[in-house]
Amino acid sequence: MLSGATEDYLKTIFSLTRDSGRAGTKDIATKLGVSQASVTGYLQRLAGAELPLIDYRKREGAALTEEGRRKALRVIRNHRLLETFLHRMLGFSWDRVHDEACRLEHVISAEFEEKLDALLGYPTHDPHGDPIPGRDLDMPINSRIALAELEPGEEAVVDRVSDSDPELLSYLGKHAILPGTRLTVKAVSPFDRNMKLCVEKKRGTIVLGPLVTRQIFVERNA
Amino acid sequence: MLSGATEDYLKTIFSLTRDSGRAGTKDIATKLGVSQASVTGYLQRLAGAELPLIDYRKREGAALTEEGRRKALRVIRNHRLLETFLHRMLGFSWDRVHDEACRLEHVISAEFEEKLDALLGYPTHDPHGDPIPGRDLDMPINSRIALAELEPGEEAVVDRVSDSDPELLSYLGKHAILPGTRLTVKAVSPFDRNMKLCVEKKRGTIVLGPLVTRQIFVERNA
DNA sequence: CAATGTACTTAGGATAGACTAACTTCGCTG
DNA sequence: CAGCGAAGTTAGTCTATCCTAAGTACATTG
Ligand SMILES: [Mn+2]
Ligand SMILES: [Mn+2]
Ligand SMILES: [Mn+2]
Ligand SMILES: [Mn+2]
Repeated sequence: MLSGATEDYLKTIFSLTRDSGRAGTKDIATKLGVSQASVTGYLQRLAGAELPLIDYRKREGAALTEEGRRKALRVIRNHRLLETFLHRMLGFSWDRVHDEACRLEHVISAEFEEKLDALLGYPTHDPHGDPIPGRDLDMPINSRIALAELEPGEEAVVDRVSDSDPELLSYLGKHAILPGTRLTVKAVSPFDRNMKLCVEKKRGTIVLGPLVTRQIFVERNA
Repeated sequence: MLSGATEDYLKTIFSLTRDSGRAGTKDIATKLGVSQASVTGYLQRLAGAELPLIDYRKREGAALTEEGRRKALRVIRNHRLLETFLHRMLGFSWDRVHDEACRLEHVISAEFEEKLDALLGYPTHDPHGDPIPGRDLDMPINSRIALAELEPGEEAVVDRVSDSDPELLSYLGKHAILPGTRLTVKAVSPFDRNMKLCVEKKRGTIVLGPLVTRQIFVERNA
């Protein structure tokens, strides 16, 4: 069995290799909150195992092997199922589910995973709008269009929100900006890129800076 | 924060000190599945901490301090709430809940504990009939009367069943012997102490040996 | 009361995972 | 092209938790 530490490394490498093909030591260290030296050591060990979970090249960072990818997706599936459970059944607010799920994801059995999936009605997305890999571990692509990219006049529906910052989630939750929320871009100020938005249902407007609008991903038009 | 290992030591010492006042190295080692040497070392460390969780005396074993007792009860509460959840909401059979709960119990937050308690409707007993310590951590006494102690002709209701052996639980489950089941002792054979029982509802009889009847605890008469 | 067996402890060591301090690489810039 | 800084690596440690092998203590018993 994999340790919790290994599973968190795999998850992190998975998410960092979505964009760039490889995950760098520094970025992994930052995401996991450990030192760069620790990461170097850990990557070397993971790559040197019998059935390696990652492909590591000195000074070029790490990528997942096929086996590593499967393991990563399993953990991500657990994580998102758990987040969904915590939010929907236990009533955790969406900014409190991440840490709890990040601990639980390493200790639940396959039986737990299956039964939870069934209890929740086979959900396809977690509370932040991220897709939940299916039992076969394939995962739909989610939106890569940041709200920040839209022009004045465009309409969009929130697809997902970055779940890494609880403060941000809490803030957005208060303003009813969550997956499914319809938005209209009223104006974008030059230089600072502040965006004035009309939020449907809330029937109000809000101004968000680029640090925020880059963390919100949308489907255009819809 | 306490490690999972420490929490399992505390739980084990708690249960072993119910009968005898102190828990011996050997018994702890057996229950936890580690070597005696490991236990000695661990106890020494626990007892030598700033705020010690146990009182350890060379060659006399360990007992919990007041602080250790509180910590142990918290873990036991988590364990039993989780078992109840696994059984009632996820549909785990009662012989599969223990191991899962023993891993989960160390990673759930106080918030999770509270919300789970509420979701379950503040249950007082786990699927095996063991009492769940309340939020204030006091725990009702449970039955100490083993079915094996009853005489022919006596009637009783099952209060709880030892949850340590999944095989036993599975067997008893198949024969509808679980908390709440009413039993009548039809006969006890001499020498081997086999017990012929009438199981209510099942409307049938079953013969159980002493290895089994010593693991079932009952309320007389009821 | 000496022999013995069981419970217990000590000594020495392994492994996982993390840290700091001190290099090394290497692309970029002046 | 020399030098700088960021990213990465190495070396040396540390703690938690476990192990095996080799003793020690003590109650029991012949
Ligand atoms: Mn995690
Ligand atoms: Mn999420
Ligand atoms: Mn446990
Ligand atoms: Mn139980």
